[in-house]
Amino acid sequence: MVASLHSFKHDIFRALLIEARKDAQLTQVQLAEKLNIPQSFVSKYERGERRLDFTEFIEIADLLGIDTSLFIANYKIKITGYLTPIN
Amino acid sequence: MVASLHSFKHDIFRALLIEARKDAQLTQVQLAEKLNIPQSFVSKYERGERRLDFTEFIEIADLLGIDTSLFIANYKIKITGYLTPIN
DNA sequence: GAATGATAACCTGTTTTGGGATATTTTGCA
DNA sequence: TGCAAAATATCCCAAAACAGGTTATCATTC
Repeated sequence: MVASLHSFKHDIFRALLIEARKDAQLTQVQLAEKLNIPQSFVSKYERGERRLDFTEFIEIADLLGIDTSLFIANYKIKITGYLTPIN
Repeated sequence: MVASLHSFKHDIFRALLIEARKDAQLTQVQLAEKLNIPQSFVSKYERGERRLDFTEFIEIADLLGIDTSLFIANYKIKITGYLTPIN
């Protein structure tokens, strides 16, 4: 493990985040304002220049109206090709 | 936002992770072996010396048999005092 | 109370980050 | 089509976080 910034998994993760922001009809600037962070921060994590830890992800997910269960299910499907059992 | 390593949120997050590892009956060494990382890595993230990004969390959660939906629900409850609507 | 097991702390060179400023790209409309 | 405005990416670099093997400390058991 030890996530390398530019792994396949991160690519999937970032794509899902970008999609979620667009679904929420927010620009990076608008999202940044809601989060009280600079726009470059949003740009960075969307491009994989900076990682998001768990707590940050939850915070952003809430603001974007992301259903985390669904989000994670989609993430796992895209990662593995199928839905991982249990979780 | 911008998660400070030793925030209240991280404290909750780490406590849940430690609890999950113990529920899974694994020592840090055993978990580390499964993840192919040093024990000090596990120790670090459990003590908040190192953050876990989203992809790492999912990987660990899978190994620990964590139900991520439940985990996140618990996290949110402990963070806010109540369950956040939608997500 | 010694051995074993489990976790924390150390050390230090390397990598990541923060965020304001600036550049580049994209969009949309006259 | 041409351009202004909007949106996003890139720069910069000091400061902070990380990696991971090694060692120390704490806990458990007999």
